Amino acid sequence: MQTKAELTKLHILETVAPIFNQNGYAATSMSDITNATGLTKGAIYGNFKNKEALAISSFKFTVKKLMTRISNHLELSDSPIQKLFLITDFYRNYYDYSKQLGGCPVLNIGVDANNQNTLLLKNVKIVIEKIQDQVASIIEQGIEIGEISAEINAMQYAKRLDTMIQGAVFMTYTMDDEFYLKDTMNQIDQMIHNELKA
Amino acid sequence: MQTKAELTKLHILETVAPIFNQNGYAATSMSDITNATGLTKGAIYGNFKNKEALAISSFKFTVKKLMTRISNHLELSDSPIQKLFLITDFYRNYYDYSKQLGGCPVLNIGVDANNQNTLLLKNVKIVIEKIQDQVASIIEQGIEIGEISAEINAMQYAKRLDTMIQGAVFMTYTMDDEFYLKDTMNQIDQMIHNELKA
DNA sequence: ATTTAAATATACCAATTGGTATATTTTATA
DNA sequence: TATAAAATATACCAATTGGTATATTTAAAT
Repeated sequence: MQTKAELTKLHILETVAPIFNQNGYAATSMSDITNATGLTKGAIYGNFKNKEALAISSFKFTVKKLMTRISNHLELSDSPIQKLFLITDFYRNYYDYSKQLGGCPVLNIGVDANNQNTLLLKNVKIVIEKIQDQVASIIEQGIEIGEISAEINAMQYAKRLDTMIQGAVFMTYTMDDEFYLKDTMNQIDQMIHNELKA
Repeated sequence: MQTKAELTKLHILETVAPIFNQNGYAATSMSDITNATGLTKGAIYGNFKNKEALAISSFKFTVKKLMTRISNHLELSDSPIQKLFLITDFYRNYYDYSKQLGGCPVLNIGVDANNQNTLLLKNVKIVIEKIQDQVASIIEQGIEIGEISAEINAMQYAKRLDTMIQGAVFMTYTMDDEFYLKDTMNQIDQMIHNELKA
Protein backbone atom coordinates (compact mmCIF):
# COMPACT_ATOMS: atom_id res chain seq x y z
CA MET A 1 0.00 0.00 0.00
CA GLN A 2 1.08 3.55 -0.63
CA THR A 3 2.09 5.81 2.22
CA LYS A 4 0.04 8.85 3.06
CA ALA A 5 2.74 11.08 1.64
CA GLU A 6 2.75 9.24 -1.66
CA LEU A 7 -1.00 9.65 -1.89
CA THR A 8 -0.67 13.36 -1.21
CA LYS A 9 1.95 13.73 -3.92
CA LEU A 10 -0.33 11.91 -6.32
CA HIS A 11 -3.29 14.05 -5.30
CA ILE A 12 -1.27 17.19 -5.93
CA LEU A 13 -0.17 16.04 -9.38
CA GLU A 14 -3.62 14.88 -10.38
CA THR A 15 -5.08 18.22 -9.37
CA VAL A 16 -2.34 20.54 -10.50
CA ALA A 17 -1.20 18.97 -13.78
CA PRO A 18 -4.29 20.00 -15.77
CA ILE A 19 -4.10 23.51 -14.31
CA PHE A 20 -0.52 24.04 -15.42
CA ASN A 21 -1.40 22.52 -18.77
CA GLN A 22 -4.37 24.83 -19.27
CA ASN A 23 -3.03 28.07 -17.86
CA GLY A 24 0.65 27.81 -18.52
CA TYR A 25 3.47 28.27 -16.06
CA ALA A 26 3.35 31.99 -15.35
CA ALA A 27 -0.42 32.16 -15.24
CA THR A 28 -0.60 29.46 -12.57
CA SER A 29 0.03 30.83 -9.10
CA MET A 30 0.88 28.97 -5.92
CA SER A 31 -2.45 30.06 -4.50
CA ASP A 32 -4.21 28.55 -7.52
CA ILE A 33 -2.45 25.37 -6.51
CA THR A 34 -3.27 25.49 -2.80
CA ASN A 35 -6.88 26.40 -3.53
CA ALA A 36 -7.35 23.59 -6.03
CA THR A 37 -5.71 20.92 -3.92
CA GLY A 38 -7.17 22.10 -0.63
CA LEU A 39 -3.67 21.89 0.80
CA THR A 40 -1.40 24.56 2.19
CA LYS A 41 1.98 25.74 1.08
CA GLY A 42 3.58 23.53 3.69
CA ALA A 43 2.23 20.43 1.98
CA ILE A 44 3.13 21.61 -1.51
CA TYR A 45 6.66 22.70 -0.71
CA GLY A 46 7.15 19.61 1.43
CA ASN A 47 6.58 17.50 -1.65
CA PHE A 48 8.10 19.65 -4.38
CA LYS A 49 11.21 21.80 -4.29
CA ASN A 50 9.58 24.80 -5.96
CA LYS A 51 7.06 25.88 -8.58
CA GLU A 52 9.27 24.86 -11.48
CA ALA A 53 9.83 21.35 -10.14
CA LEU A 54 6.11 20.97 -9.66
CA ALA A 55 5.46 22.13 -13.21
CA ILE A 56 7.94 19.64 -14.61
CA SER A 57 6.51 16.79 -12.55
CA SER A 58 3.05 17.83 -13.70
CA PHE A 59 4.07 17.71 -17.33
CA LYS A 60 5.67 14.29 -16.94
CA PHE A 61 2.60 13.06 -15.10
CA THR A 62 0.26 14.12 -17.90
CA VAL A 63 2.49 12.78 -20.64
CA LYS A 64 2.84 9.42 -18.93
CA LYS A 65 -0.93 9.14 -18.76
CA LEU A 66 -1.26 10.06 -22.42
CA MET A 67 1.50 7.78 -23.66
CA THR A 68 0.14 4.83 -21.72
CA ARG A 69 -3.26 5.38 -23.28
CA ILE A 70 -1.82 5.50 -26.79
CA SER A 71 0.34 2.43 -26.17
CA ASN A 72 -2.64 0.46 -24.96
CA HIS A 73 -4.61 1.50 -28.01
CA LEU A 74 -1.83 0.40 -30.35
CA GLU A 75 -1.90 -3.08 -28.83
CA LEU A 76 -5.23 -3.66 -30.55
CA SER A 77 -3.30 -4.86 -33.58
CA ASP A 78 0.09 -6.46 -34.28
CA SER A 79 0.26 -5.25 -37.86
CA PRO A 80 2.46 -2.15 -38.25
CA ILE A 81 0.20 -0.65 -40.88
CA GLN A 82 -2.84 -1.27 -38.71
CA LYS A 83 -1.01 0.36 -35.82
CA LEU A 84 -0.65 3.49 -37.96
CA PHE A 85 -4.38 3.46 -38.56
CA LEU A 86 -4.86 3.04 -34.82
CA ILE A 87 -2.88 6.24 -34.30
CA THR A 88 -5.25 8.24 -36.49
CA ASP A 89 -8.10 6.44 -34.80
CA PHE A 90 -6.81 7.62 -31.45
CA TYR A 91 -6.45 11.23 -32.53
CA ARG A 92 -9.92 11.33 -34.02
CA ASN A 93 -11.14 11.30 -30.42
CA TYR A 94 -8.28 13.31 -29.02
CA TYR A 95 -10.16 16.57 -28.50
CA ASP A 96 -12.54 15.08 -25.96
CA TYR A 97 -9.89 12.98 -24.29
CA SER A 98 -7.20 15.66 -24.03
CA LYS A 99 -9.64 18.13 -22.54
CA GLN A 100 -9.49 16.04 -19.37
CA LEU A 101 -5.76 16.62 -19.33
CA GLY A 102 -6.22 20.38 -19.65
CA GLY A 103 -5.35 20.27 -23.33
CA CYS A 104 -2.53 18.70 -25.33
CA PRO A 105 0.54 18.85 -23.06
CA VAL A 106 3.02 18.78 -25.93
CA LEU A 107 1.38 21.70 -27.69
CA ASN A 108 0.55 23.77 -24.62
CA ILE A 109 3.75 23.34 -22.66
CA GLY A 110 5.83 23.40 -25.85
CA VAL A 111 4.58 26.86 -26.77
CA ASP A 112 4.42 28.07 -23.18
CA ALA A 113 7.94 27.00 -22.27
CA ASN A 114 9.56 28.42 -25.39
CA ASN A 115 11.76 31.36 -24.40
CA GLN A 116 10.39 31.02 -20.87
CA ASN A 117 11.53 27.86 -19.16
CA THR A 118 14.52 25.97 -20.49
CA LEU A 119 14.08 22.91 -18.32
CA LEU A 120 10.43 22.51 -19.18
CA LEU A 121 11.16 22.95 -22.89
CA LYS A 122 13.86 20.29 -22.73
CA ASN A 123 11.30 17.86 -21.33
CA VAL A 124 8.90 18.62 -24.16
CA LYS A 125 11.62 18.01 -26.72
CA ILE A 126 12.43 14.64 -25.19
CA VAL A 127 8.78 13.61 -25.35
CA ILE A 128 8.47 14.63 -28.99
CA GLU A 129 11.60 12.70 -29.89
CA LYS A 130 10.30 9.66 -28.06
CA ILE A 131 6.97 9.78 -29.89
CA GLN A 132 8.67 10.12 -33.25
CA ASP A 133 11.06 7.28 -32.49
CA GLN A 134 8.14 5.02 -31.68
CA VAL A 135 6.26 5.88 -34.87
CA ALA A 136 9.43 5.49 -36.92
CA SER A 137 10.02 2.07 -35.41
CA ILE A 138 6.50 0.99 -36.32
CA ILE A 139 7.15 2.06 -39.90
CA GLU A 140 10.48 0.22 -39.93
CA GLN A 141 8.82 -2.95 -38.73
CA GLY A 142 6.28 -2.50 -41.51
CA ILE A 143 9.09 -2.30 -44.03
CA GLU A 144 10.77 -5.38 -42.58
CA ILE A 145 7.71 -7.57 -42.90
CA GLY A 146 6.89 -6.14 -46.31
CA GLU A 147 3.73 -4.27 -45.36
CA ILE A 148 5.29 -0.90 -46.09
CA SER A 149 7.28 0.17 -49.12
CA ALA A 150 11.03 0.02 -48.62
CA GLU A 151 11.28 3.39 -50.36
CA ILE A 152 9.91 5.12 -47.30
CA ASN A 153 12.19 7.08 -44.99
CA ALA A 154 10.76 6.01 -41.63
CA MET A 155 12.02 8.90 -39.53
CA GLN A 156 11.04 11.53 -42.08
CA TYR A 157 7.58 10.04 -42.34
CA ALA A 158 7.20 9.86 -38.57
CA LYS A 159 8.05 13.54 -38.34
CA ARG A 160 5.56 14.37 -41.06
CA LEU A 161 2.77 12.55 -39.30
CA ASP A 162 3.66 14.17 -35.98
CA THR A 163 3.76 17.61 -37.56
CA MET A 164 0.36 17.18 -39.15
CA ILE A 165 -1.15 15.86 -35.94
CA GLN A 166 0.19 18.74 -33.85
CA GLY A 167 -1.08 21.20 -36.43
CA ALA A 168 -4.52 19.63 -36.29
CA VAL A 169 -4.53 19.69 -32.50
CA PHE A 170 -3.60 23.37 -32.48
CA MET A 171 -6.26 24.28 -35.01
CA THR A 172 -8.98 22.25 -33.32
CA TYR A 173 -8.28 23.87 -29.96
CA THR A 174 -7.85 27.40 -31.23
CA MET A 175 -10.90 27.30 -33.48
CA ASP A 176 -12.82 25.00 -31.15
CA ASP A 177 -13.65 22.88 -34.18
CA GLU A 178 -13.04 19.16 -34.46
CA PHE A 179 -13.07 19.37 -38.26
CA TYR A 180 -9.33 19.90 -38.27
CA LEU A 181 -8.53 16.77 -36.28
CA LYS A 182 -11.03 14.62 -38.18
CA ASP A 183 -10.02 15.86 -41.62
CA THR A 184 -6.31 15.60 -40.92
CA MET A 185 -6.75 12.02 -39.75
CA ASN A 186 -8.59 11.24 -42.98
CA GLN A 187 -5.77 12.84 -44.89
CA ILE A 188 -3.18 10.76 -43.04
CA ASP A 189 -5.17 7.60 -43.68
CA GLN A 190 -5.08 8.42 -47.37
CA MET A 191 -1.34 8.93 -47.18
CA ILE A 192 -0.91 5.54 -45.55
CA HIS A 193 -2.96 3.94 -48.31
CA ASN A 194 -1.40 5.77 -51.23
CA GLU A 195 2.20 6.35 -50.23
CA LEU A 196 3.13 3.90 -47.48
CA LYS A 197 1.55 0.62 -48.47
CA ALA A 198 3.92 -1.76 -50.21
CA MET B 1 3.32 64.22 -40.35
CA GLN B 2 2.45 62.19 -37.30
CA THR B 3 1.91 63.85 -33.95
CA LYS B 4 4.23 63.13 -31.07
CA ALA B 5 1.56 61.03 -29.40
CA GLU B 6 1.10 58.88 -32.48
CA LEU B 7 4.82 58.27 -32.61
CA THR B 8 4.82 57.25 -28.97
CA LYS B 9 1.98 54.84 -29.55
CA LEU B 10 3.86 53.35 -32.47
CA HIS B 11 7.03 53.14 -30.43
CA ILE B 12 5.18 51.30 -27.67
CA LEU B 13 3.64 48.80 -30.07
CA GLU B 14 6.89 48.18 -31.93
CA THR B 15 8.67 47.52 -28.66
CA VAL B 16 5.99 45.65 -26.77
CA ALA B 17 4.40 43.48 -29.48
CA PRO B 18 7.33 41.06 -29.76
CA ILE B 19 7.53 40.82 -25.97
CA PHE B 20 3.90 39.82 -25.59
CA ASN B 21 4.31 37.44 -28.51
CA GLN B 22 7.35 35.76 -26.98
CA ASN B 23 6.40 35.69 -23.32
CA GLY B 24 2.65 35.45 -23.45
CA TYR B 25 0.17 37.65 -21.67
CA ALA B 26 0.60 36.63 -18.03
CA ALA B 27 4.37 36.41 -18.24
CA THR B 28 4.63 39.97 -19.52
CA SER B 29 4.48 42.52 -16.72
CA MET B 30 3.85 46.23 -16.91
CA SER B 31 7.39 46.80 -15.67
CA ASP B 32 8.71 44.67 -18.53
CA ILE B 33 6.85 47.09 -20.73
CA THR B 34 8.06 50.29 -19.10
CA ASN B 35 11.63 49.01 -19.01
CA ALA B 36 11.64 47.99 -22.66
CA THR B 37 10.05 51.18 -23.94
CA GLY B 38 11.94 53.50 -21.61
CA LEU B 39 8.60 55.07 -20.80
CA THR B 40 6.67 55.31 -17.57
CA LYS B 41 3.29 53.99 -16.63
CA GLY B 42 1.83 57.41 -17.29
CA ALA B 43 2.76 57.18 -20.94
CA ILE B 44 1.60 53.60 -21.30
CA TYR B 45 -1.76 54.06 -19.60
CA GLY B 46 -2.22 57.36 -21.38
CA ASN B 47 -2.11 55.50 -24.68
CA PHE B 48 -3.77 52.21 -23.77
CA LYS B 49 -6.68 51.55 -21.47
CA ASN B 50 -5.06 48.61 -19.70
CA LYS B 51 -2.76 45.64 -20.14
CA GLU B 52 -5.33 43.63 -22.09
CA ALA B 53 -5.99 46.42 -24.58
CA LEU B 54 -2.26 46.78 -25.11
CA ALA B 55 -1.92 43.04 -25.69
CA ILE B 56 -4.70 43.07 -28.27
CA SER B 57 -3.26 46.07 -30.07
CA SER B 58 0.11 44.35 -30.02
CA PHE B 59 -1.30 41.22 -31.59
CA LYS B 60 -3.06 43.19 -34.30
CA PHE B 61 0.10 45.20 -34.93
CA THR B 62 2.18 42.06 -35.45
CA VAL B 63 -0.42 40.34 -37.60
CA LYS B 64 -0.79 43.38 -39.85
CA LYS B 65 2.95 43.41 -40.42
CA LEU B 66 2.94 39.70 -41.22
CA MET B 67 -0.09 39.78 -43.50
CA THR B 68 1.28 42.72 -45.44
CA ARG B 69 4.52 40.86 -45.97
CA ILE B 70 2.73 37.78 -47.26
CA SER B 71 0.44 39.82 -49.50
CA ASN B 72 3.41 41.57 -51.06
CA HIS B 73 5.10 38.26 -51.65
CA LEU B 74 2.03 36.85 -53.36
CA GLU B 75 2.03 39.72 -55.82
CA LEU B 76 5.10 38.20 -57.44
CA SER B 77 2.76 36.17 -59.61
CA ASP B 78 -0.74 36.47 -61.01
CA SER B 79 -1.24 32.74 -61.45
CA PRO B 80 -3.26 31.16 -58.61
CA ILE B 81 -1.19 27.99 -58.64
CA GLN B 82 2.01 30.01 -58.59
CA LYS B 83 0.61 31.99 -55.67
CA LEU B 84 0.24 28.73 -53.76
CA PHE B 85 3.88 27.95 -54.46
CA LEU B 86 4.73 31.44 -53.25
CA ILE B 87 3.03 30.64 -49.96
CA THR B 88 5.27 27.64 -49.37
CA ASP B 89 8.18 29.76 -50.56
CA PHE B 90 7.33 32.32 -47.91
CA TYR B 91 7.08 29.79 -45.11
CA ARG B 92 10.38 28.17 -46.03
CA ASN B 93 11.99 31.31 -44.63
CA TYR B 94 9.42 31.90 -41.92
CA TYR B 95 11.57 30.80 -38.98
CA ASP B 96 14.10 33.57 -39.48
CA TYR B 97 11.50 36.17 -40.33
CA SER B 98 9.05 35.40 -37.55
CA LYS B 99 11.79 35.47 -34.93
CA GLN B 100 11.83 39.23 -35.41
CA LEU B 101 8.17 39.26 -34.48
CA GLY B 102 8.87 37.29 -31.32
CA GLY B 103 7.59 34.09 -32.93
CA CYS B 104 4.46 33.19 -34.87
CA PRO B 105 1.68 35.37 -33.44
CA VAL B 106 -1.10 32.99 -34.48
CA LEU B 107 0.53 30.01 -32.80
CA ASN B 108 1.82 31.79 -29.71
CA ILE B 109 -1.16 33.94 -28.90
CA GLY B 110 -3.55 31.21 -30.01
CA VAL B 111 -2.19 28.78 -27.45
CA ASP B 112 -1.57 31.44 -24.83
CA ALA B 113 -5.03 32.96 -25.02
CA ASN B 114 -6.88 29.65 -24.92
CA ASN B 115 -8.75 29.39 -21.63
CA GLN B 116 -7.05 32.61 -20.54
CA ASN B 117 -8.22 35.59 -22.52
CA THR B 118 -11.46 35.45 -24.46
CA LEU B 119 -10.98 38.72 -26.30
CA LEU B 120 -7.48 37.88 -27.42
CA LEU B 121 -8.58 34.42 -28.56
CA LYS B 122 -11.40 35.91 -30.58
CA ASN B 123 -8.90 38.07 -32.43
CA VAL B 124 -6.75 35.05 -33.22
CA LYS B 125 -9.77 33.21 -34.60
CA ILE B 126 -10.63 36.12 -36.86
CA VAL B 127 -7.10 36.19 -38.23
CA ILE B 128 -7.10 32.46 -38.93
CA GLU B 129 -10.44 32.71 -40.73
CA LYS B 130 -9.16 35.60 -42.78
CA ILE B 131 -6.04 33.70 -43.83
CA GLN B 132 -8.07 30.64 -44.79
CA ASP B 133 -10.54 32.74 -46.76
CA GLN B 134 -7.71 34.26 -48.74
CA VAL B 135 -6.14 30.90 -49.54
CA ALA B 136 -9.51 29.45 -50.45
CA SER B 137 -10.18 32.35 -52.78
CA ILE B 138 -6.84 31.77 -54.53
CA ILE B 139 -7.81 28.14 -55.05
CA GLU B 140 -11.23 29.14 -56.35
CA GLN B 141 -9.67 31.50 -58.84
CA GLY B 142 -7.42 28.65 -59.94
CA ILE B 143 -10.46 26.51 -60.53
CA GLU B 144 -12.18 29.28 -62.49
CA ILE B 145 -9.31 29.75 -64.90
CA GLY B 146 -8.78 26.00 -65.20
CA GLU B 147 -5.41 25.81 -63.44
CA ILE B 148 -6.80 23.79 -60.58
CA SER B 149 -9.03 20.74 -60.74
CA ALA B 150 -12.72 21.49 -60.24
CA GLU B 151 -12.90 18.45 -57.95
CA ILE B 152 -11.10 20.36 -55.22
CA ASN B 153 -13.01 21.71 -52.23
CA ALA B 154 -11.31 25.09 -51.90
CA MET B 155 -12.12 25.77 -48.26
CA GLN B 156 -11.26 22.27 -47.12
CA TYR B 157 -7.96 22.46 -48.93
CA ALA B 158 -7.19 25.88 -47.50
CA LYS B 159 -7.76 24.53 -44.01
CA ARG B 160 -5.53 21.56 -44.70
CA LEU B 161 -2.68 23.75 -45.87
CA ASP B 162 -3.11 26.07 -42.91
CA THR B 163 -3.15 23.14 -40.49
CA MET B 164 0.03 21.68 -41.93
CA ILE B 165 1.77 25.03 -41.88
CA GLN B 166 0.86 25.71 -38.27
CA GLY B 167 2.01 22.25 -37.30
CA ALA B 168 5.33 22.83 -39.02
CA VAL B 169 5.75 26.19 -37.32
CA PHE B 170 5.07 24.65 -33.94
CA MET B 171 7.52 21.81 -34.50
CA THR B 172 10.25 24.04 -35.87
CA TYR B 173 10.02 26.38 -32.89
CA THR B 174 9.70 23.71 -30.23
CA MET B 175 12.48 21.53 -31.62
CA ASP B 176 14.48 24.51 -32.87
CA ASP B 177 14.84 22.68 -36.18
CA GLU B 178 13.97 24.11 -39.58
CA PHE B 179 13.59 20.61 -41.03
CA TYR B 180 9.91 20.63 -40.16
CA LEU B 181 9.13 23.85 -42.02
CA LYS B 182 11.26 22.92 -45.03
CA ASP B 183 9.97 19.37 -45.28
CA THR B 184 6.34 20.36 -44.82
CA MET B 185 6.66 22.95 -47.56
CA ASN B 186 8.11 20.28 -49.88
CA GLN B 187 5.19 18.06 -48.96
CA ILE B 188 2.70 20.80 -49.73
CA ASP B 189 4.38 21.51 -53.07
CA GLN B 190 3.96 17.83 -53.91
CA MET B 191 0.29 18.02 -52.97
CA ILE B 192 -0.17 21.00 -55.25
CA HIS B 193 1.46 19.11 -58.11
CA ASN B 194 -0.28 15.79 -57.55
CA GLU B 195 -3.71 16.68 -56.22
CA LEU B 196 -4.49 20.28 -57.14
CA LYS B 197 -3.26 20.72 -60.65
CA ALA B 198 -5.96 20.38 -63.29
C1' DA C 1 -0.24 3.29 24.12
C1' DT C 2 4.11 5.96 23.57
C1' DT C 3 7.50 7.79 21.08
C1' DT C 4 9.63 9.51 17.08
C1' DA C 5 9.76 10.99 12.69
C1' DA C 6 7.41 12.51 8.85
C1' DA C 7 3.91 15.44 6.90
C1' DT C 8 1.20 19.40 6.92
C1' DA C 9 -0.44 24.01 8.61
C1' DT C 10 0.43 28.70 10.04
C1' DA C 11 2.35 33.03 9.94
C1' DC C 12 5.30 35.69 7.89
C1' DC C 13 8.71 37.88 4.36
C1' DA C 14 10.37 41.25 0.77
C1' DA C 15 9.36 41.99 -3.91
C1' DT C 16 6.28 42.64 -7.51
C1' DT C 17 1.71 42.91 -9.54
C1' DG C 18 -1.74 45.99 -12.39
C1' DG C 19 -3.61 50.24 -11.85
C1' DT C 20 -4.60 55.30 -10.44
C1' DA C 21 -4.49 60.19 -8.96
C1' DT C 22 -1.86 63.89 -9.33
C1' DA C 23 2.07 66.58 -10.58
C1' DT C 24 5.04 67.99 -14.14
C1' DT C 25 6.61 68.58 -18.64
C1' DT C 26 6.08 69.09 -23.46
C1' DT C 27 3.65 70.44 -27.51
C1' DA C 28 0.90 73.17 -30.51
C1' DT C 29 -1.95 77.25 -31.12
C1' DA C 30 -3.17 81.96 -30.74
C1' DT D 1 5.94 84.50 -26.48
C1' DA D 2 1.98 83.33 -23.48
C1' DT D 3 -1.40 79.99 -22.81
C1' DA D 4 -4.21 76.07 -23.02
C1' DA D 5 -4.18 71.36 -23.81
C1' DA D 6 -2.17 67.19 -24.40
C1' DA D 7 1.28 63.89 -23.06
C1' DT D 8 4.26 61.97 -19.83
C1' DA D 9 6.39 61.31 -15.14
C1' DT D 10 6.03 60.55 -10.24
C1' DA D 11 4.43 58.66 -6.20
C1' DC D 12 1.47 55.85 -4.38
C1' DC D 13 -2.12 51.96 -3.58
C1' DA D 14 -3.96 47.41 -1.94
C1' DA D 15 -3.43 42.84 -3.42
C1' DT D 16 -0.73 39.13 -4.75
C1' DT D 17 3.57 36.86 -5.89
C1' DG D 18 6.91 32.72 -4.77
C1' DG D 19 9.12 31.17 -0.91
C1' DT D 20 10.60 30.10 4.10
C1' DA D 21 10.98 29.22 9.15
C1' DT D 22 8.59 27.42 12.57
C1' DA D 23 4.75 25.39 14.86
C1' DT D 24 1.52 21.80 14.91
C1' DT D 25 -0.59 17.68 13.59
C1' DT D 26 -0.59 13.08 11.81
C1' DA D 27 1.08 8.54 10.96
C1' DA D 28 4.18 4.57 11.73
C1' DA D 29 7.04 1.59 14.67
C1' DT D 30 8.09 -0.04 19.01
